[in-house]
Amino acid sequence: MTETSARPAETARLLRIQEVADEVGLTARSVRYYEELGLLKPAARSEGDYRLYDETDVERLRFIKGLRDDAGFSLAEIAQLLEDEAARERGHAAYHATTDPAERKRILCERVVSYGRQIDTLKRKIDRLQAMVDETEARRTRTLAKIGELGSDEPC
Amino acid sequence: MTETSARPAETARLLRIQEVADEVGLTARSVRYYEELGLLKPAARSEGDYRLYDETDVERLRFIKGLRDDAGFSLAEIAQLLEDEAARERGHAAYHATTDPAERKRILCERVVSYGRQIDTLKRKIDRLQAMVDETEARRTRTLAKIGELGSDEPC
DNA sequence: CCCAACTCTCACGTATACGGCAAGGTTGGG
DNA sequence: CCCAACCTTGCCGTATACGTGAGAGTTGGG
Repeated sequence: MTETSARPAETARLLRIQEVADEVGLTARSVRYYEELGLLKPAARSEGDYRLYDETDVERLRFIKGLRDDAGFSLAEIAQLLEDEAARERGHAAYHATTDPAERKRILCERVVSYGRQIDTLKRKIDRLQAMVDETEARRTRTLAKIGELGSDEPC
Repeated sequence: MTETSARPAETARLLRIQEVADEVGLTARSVRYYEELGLLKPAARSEGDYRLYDETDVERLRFIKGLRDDAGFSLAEIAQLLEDEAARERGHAAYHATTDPAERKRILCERVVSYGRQIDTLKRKIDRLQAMVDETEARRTRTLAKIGELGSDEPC
C-alpha cells in the first residue's frame, strides 16, 4: 500500500467545468462566479483556455457548497473562512521550506489555532440552533403535558 | 409578587416601529418588509395609521431574526415555519371553541406534530453543521498529532 | 396652535447570487 | 478536415432582502 506517486493516471485526471459542477451539485455558472469572487482557481487551463479542475478543487467546492447550503453562510463569510484555509496552506509551504523543528512546530500550532477558530464559528451557530430546538421542545412538552391532563392515557 | 393582572400599564404599552426595531436589532424598513411578506402584522394601528406593536410582535420579530441570522433561513423558509405556527394558533382558537375532550386532544396532537416538524428542520441543520465541525476537529487532531511527533512534550 | 420628530406610502436604487443568451473559440471522435 | 458538443468572455436579466429618499400626514410636548 505504499504510495509511490508513480501513478500519473490518478492525479492527472482533470475535470472540465460542467463535470465538476455535476460532481458537487452546482452549476457551471456558480463555479465561475465563485472564481470571480476569488473563492477558488482551477488547477489548470487547457490549451484553449478551458478551466480544468483537480480533486483538491472538487473538495474545495464541496466545502463551499456545504457552508452555503448547510450552514447558511454568505459567500463573503465563506471567503473569510477560506482565507484562513489559505493561510494554513501557506503555512504548509513554509513548513516544508524549513527543517527547524521549532519553526515547524510554530507553523503547525498556527494551523491548529486556525482550525479552532473555524470550529468555534460553526459551534456558535450550532448553539443558537440548539437553543431554538430546546425552546421548541419545551413548548412541545408543555403541549404533551396538557394532553396528559386531558385524561385519556395514550398521548396521541 | 402575585400577578394580579390589574396593571394595565404592563400590557397596554404599544411600541412604534422604530422602537420595536431598536428593541430586536432590526431596521424599521425590515420590519415593514416582513409585514409585506406576511410574516407579521402589527397588533394595532394608531388613529393616524402608525403601526403599533405589542410584546407578542416583539417575540415574533426576535424569532424571525433568530431564524434569519442564526439559522440562516431565507425569509421564504421562515414564512413556512411561521405558517406552521399560525396553524397552531388557529388550533388554539379551535381548542377554546370546543369543550369536547376528544376534539381538544386532536387539536393539541396536531400542535405536537407541528412542533416536531420544526424541531426536525432545525436538527437536520445542526447535524450538517456538526458533521463539518467533526471533520474540522479531525484535521485539527491530526495536526496536533504531527506536532506531537515533532518531539517536544507540550503541544503549543 | 406650532413645530420638531416620527411615521406613512410609494417608488426607485443596491448588493448578493446567480440564470441565460450571444458570438465566438476549442475539443475530439469519425 | 468536419462538426456536434462543450467552453470562453461579456453582458443583461432576475429574485431576495433590504436602503434611501420624496412628499405628505401624525404625534405630542411647550
